[in-house]
Amino acid sequence: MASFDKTLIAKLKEHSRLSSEDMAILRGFSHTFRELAPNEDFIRQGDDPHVSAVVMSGWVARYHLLPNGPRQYLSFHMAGDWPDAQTLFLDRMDHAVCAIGPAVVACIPHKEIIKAFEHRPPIGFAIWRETLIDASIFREAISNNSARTKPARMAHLFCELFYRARASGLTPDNTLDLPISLPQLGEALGMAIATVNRTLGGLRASRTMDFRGGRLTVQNWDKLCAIGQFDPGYLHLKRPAR
Amino acid sequence: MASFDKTLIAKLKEHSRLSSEDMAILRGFSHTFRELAPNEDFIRQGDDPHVSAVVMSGWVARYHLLPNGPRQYLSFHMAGDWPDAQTLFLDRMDHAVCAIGPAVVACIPHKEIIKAFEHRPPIGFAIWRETLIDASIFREAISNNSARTKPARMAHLFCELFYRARASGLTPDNTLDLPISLPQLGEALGMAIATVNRTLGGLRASRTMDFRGGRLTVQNWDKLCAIGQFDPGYLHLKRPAR
DNA sequence: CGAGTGATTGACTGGTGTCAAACCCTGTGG
DNA sequence: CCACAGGGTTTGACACCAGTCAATCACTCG
Repeated sequence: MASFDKTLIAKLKEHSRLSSEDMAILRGFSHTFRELAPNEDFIRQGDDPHVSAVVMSGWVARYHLLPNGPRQYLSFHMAGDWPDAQTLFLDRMDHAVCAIGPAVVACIPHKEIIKAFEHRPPIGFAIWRETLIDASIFREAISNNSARTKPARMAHLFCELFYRARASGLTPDNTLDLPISLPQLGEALGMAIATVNRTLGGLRASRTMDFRGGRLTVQNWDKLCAIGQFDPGYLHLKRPAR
Repeated sequence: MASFDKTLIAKLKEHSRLSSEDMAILRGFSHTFRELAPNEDFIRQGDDPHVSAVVMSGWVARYHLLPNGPRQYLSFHMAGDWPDAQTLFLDRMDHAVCAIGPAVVACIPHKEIIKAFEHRPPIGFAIWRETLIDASIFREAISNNSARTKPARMAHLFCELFYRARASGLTPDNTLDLPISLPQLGEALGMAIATVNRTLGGLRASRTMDFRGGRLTVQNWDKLCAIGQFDPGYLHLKRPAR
């Protein structure tokens, strides 16, 4: 089982400075692991969790459950991400979190995190910053799904996920395992399945990327970024990937 | 000039508990006022601000500047809101903030806020919570602009703004001054101006609300919420409005 | 009085959602 | 061991929403 060093701590260090004492505290967080089956919900809308989960392996996604039944996927999270640091200070979950493919998360009690925060403010600042970057990613998603053409929208999402994975050292080459189905892609990007598939075909034809069988292959990064109008500034990472 | 008591502090108390000592510290924040002309930018994309602004009167909006020239409005903020608490721990602004109509903001130095935070963690938690609620509003905007029909989308935005204003005690009756132009509405909701106008006409015809000349009038709140699928849970307010 | 911006409406067209069918693959149970 | 069900993928046909373009009017400001 991966340790916090290679996930949580590595992730926080992408944007924040941590003293060795801070890292020792983070490393010492008590936690329990939880294995998730594909599509298994980890937190539901309306829950009031008292633990916070860090992704250890696999992918996890946030989503809104819409009144008519379908979902709106809001963001995707990989090893090291802390998708529900958001829940630290919010009582009722306004969204749900589920696994995309098989995943493992580590659950840390809220109390412990807040205690660490009071003892060592820089830890709080780092986690706070993590939640602010999440917010920035949400903002980008608003623009992506509202203002960009369908091909740009899709290209941008793949750019973001690949870039973030790359920055976290999760992929050494130009591929990325991403067990997202086409219906899920549609529910993330606000487009019908038919359109998802046709747009995907268009990107394939442009020879910039390929996505099939849950695996993304980037063939021409620069051109893909141009199509998706991708500028990684909004990810606020200290050391850019690549 | 309005004081922090009726804006910042009242707003934080909508979702967080503050001791009298906390409030005294907040009240004592040094600050300078800045008056903004309609459409005047307060912060630009790429800036690295060392002060944080609280809205004292009027409206302020966040937006992304898109490569082709147009904007994507991300959120709207009224008196008491703290739109760039987001900037406390992020170096480069990934979005801009401008005034919608004439507005007044109070600028507080970052250093002072962080010092207060180290001295009294509950103040930090309250402000952190404020930024988390912002994030929740962003999430809702993703769903709104991605998954809802055009009429629902527009109704939802008006529901949110009216509800938030109401919760802040900014309007005693069923009207709200909201100097947003139709082009701006379009750039917020991801729809063309022509569609904005036609959709607005449809809502008028439903006799649930009217919006003209920068003034919103709510005629049938329940029906408007139904059209917009509006559920205020995501605003995480302790005492609901109405 | 002109320039600029916003509001409003009409006409046209293309993108995209909806519907439908077929195919592939996997897991399950008779 | 095979039949079947279910989900994902792919493709086609079709209709309609909504974006684009254009024209007009109202209003404000210099």
